[in-house]
Amino acid sequence: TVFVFGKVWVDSAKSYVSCCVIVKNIERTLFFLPRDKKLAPDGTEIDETVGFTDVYQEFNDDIADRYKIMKFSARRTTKRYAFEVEGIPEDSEYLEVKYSANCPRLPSDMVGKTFSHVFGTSTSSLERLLLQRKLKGPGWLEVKMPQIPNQPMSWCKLEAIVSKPDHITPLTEGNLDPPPLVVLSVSVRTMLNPKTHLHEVLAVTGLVHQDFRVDKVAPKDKYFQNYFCAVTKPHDYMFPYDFKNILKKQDMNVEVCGTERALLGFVVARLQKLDPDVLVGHDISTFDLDVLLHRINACKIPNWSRMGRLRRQVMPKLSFGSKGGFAERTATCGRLVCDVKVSSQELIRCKSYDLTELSKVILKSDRCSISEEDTPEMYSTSNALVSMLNLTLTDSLYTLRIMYELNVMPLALQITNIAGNLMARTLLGGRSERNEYLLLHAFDEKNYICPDKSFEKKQKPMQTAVANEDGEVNTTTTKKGRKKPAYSGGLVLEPKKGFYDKFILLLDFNSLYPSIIQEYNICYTTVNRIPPEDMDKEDVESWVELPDSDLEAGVLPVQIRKLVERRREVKKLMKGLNGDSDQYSQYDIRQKALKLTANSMYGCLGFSHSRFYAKPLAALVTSKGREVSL
DNA sequence: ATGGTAGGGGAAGGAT
DNA sequence: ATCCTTCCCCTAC
Repeated sequence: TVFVFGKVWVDSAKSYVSCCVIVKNIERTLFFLPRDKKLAPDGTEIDETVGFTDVYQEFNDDIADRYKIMKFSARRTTKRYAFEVEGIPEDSEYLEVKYSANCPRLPSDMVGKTFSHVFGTSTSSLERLLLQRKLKGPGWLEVKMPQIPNQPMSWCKLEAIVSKPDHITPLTEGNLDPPPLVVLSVSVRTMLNPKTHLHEVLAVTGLVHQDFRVDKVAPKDKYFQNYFCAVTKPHDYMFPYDFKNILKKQDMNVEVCGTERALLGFVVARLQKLDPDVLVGHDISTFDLDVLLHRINACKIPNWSRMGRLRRQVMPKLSFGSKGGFAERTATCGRLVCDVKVSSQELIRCKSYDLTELSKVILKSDRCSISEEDTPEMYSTSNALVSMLNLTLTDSLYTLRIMYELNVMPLALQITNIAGNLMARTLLGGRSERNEYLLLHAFDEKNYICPDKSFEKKQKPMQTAVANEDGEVNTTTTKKGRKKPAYSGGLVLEPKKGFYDKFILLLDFNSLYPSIIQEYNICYTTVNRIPPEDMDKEDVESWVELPDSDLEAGVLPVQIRKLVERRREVKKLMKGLNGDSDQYSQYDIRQKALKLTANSMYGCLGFSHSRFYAKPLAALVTSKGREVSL
């Protein structure tokens, strides 16, 4: 089951409301590669050829029973393969088996008497849905035969169940505008409890934009329509005696809460009422949401799952320590979390990514910050406390304006539509997953079996290992942090020292690595990545070779060409448009997204944790890069 | 869980 | 005191 969140126009309400489509019956899909010859129980080959009925029978008689798969369907199919598992033919027939995702998954390394490999065991329902229905990021969907659930599973205003994935289809025709979004900019003020060493919540502020448009230029003045501000006090403190009077006098709309629990309850109620599509904050993804969730848990706030859009009773196990864990991320499912710290790190270069520095660089505004240690002092006078709340609100405003200024949402939307991943994940940063989905879509479309996601356990280096005499333990990393290079990179020429007072000619390649991938047709499907005998597999540079020049264009070069061509088209459309118009800014963002995507393809080839890791391809690209630079 | 390598330069620390 | 290596941080592409 996959929950798809979105918005839908409701005529009676004359507005867009949140909706959730629950997609049922997304089946597991496995591909069994038949052996040439059957295997005896002792593992030796028997001189008996394998037919498809044999593979079917082994699944039916043996595997289905063992893994409690009561019902399945099977058929013969042809698939291509071009990845790192050795001994798989480029083209082959497979037995495709489909069964309910409610039944257990098979082990990924399973082999049988009649088959040598099985692919697709670890593929998630989400991935199958996105690939099968060719869903590429946010867009309008046609939902056929929606049914109303007996009991709601989400907090959305509208909810529907579809009984199979085929009932949802992305709409490609008609350029319908994206819906306006409800954006909530949140900032949280905390203090460290000296006894428990845990952060506790003292104040939360939020600014709300009710109809933020991802397809228009960012708001230049009307940044938000509504706000809230809630404050409580540390356990052993009092509010200043005239606090409420001062608030009334200054006409500030502040919810004064006696306890942290009341404050958190207020925040959850606000989320329920506003039902924001986007939560924006600074460091919100690794700090604010973590603290809120831990405190909501500690204070046993009812309806905690209002943080997100999925109804849930028990809170998942929260991780302790500094890292934001899995559970923390799922709590906001159905809403997009936009962390302007994360986005800034991707989009601009900066000395520091503090809110203070970002406000200075991006907004040319001086931010006043209050450290966590100084926060309790603010409860000594009403003026101090009021100014603390004003500064918290100002932080919310700066955060929101930074998001507008950097066009974070429109850019993330474009990138997601290009790569075909999840927008919530685009916003979290990390290029690898975007690239992974672009390639998944591309290879799936060409009838390739894609590499399975491996869930390798963390291999601790085990420094106790009996190292050789010369101590050459094959560690890939230096003691802390950075990795040793896995292959050689670009060429750097020695500068010719001296003072040049005539002319200096600057030559620049137009995206060197993407161009090389295109020109030399470097792809999984074209480059032989199995080393000749008695060659070291790791010493990639000694044996990788270019593909024959008459070979058909590979999937990777074709994808890069498409990105480059689309970018050229968009740039053409921009000519003659008014630079301030919505259309121009949209095109400009789109052209940036296409460039970013093309330029990040090479990096992911050499990224060892990537699902599409291919060191020989990366090494070949850099080696050609060195060659053309000479 | 969260693209790549090349290379300058400084701090730290060991060996001579 | 003077090398030399290693680690770390930063930047360039």
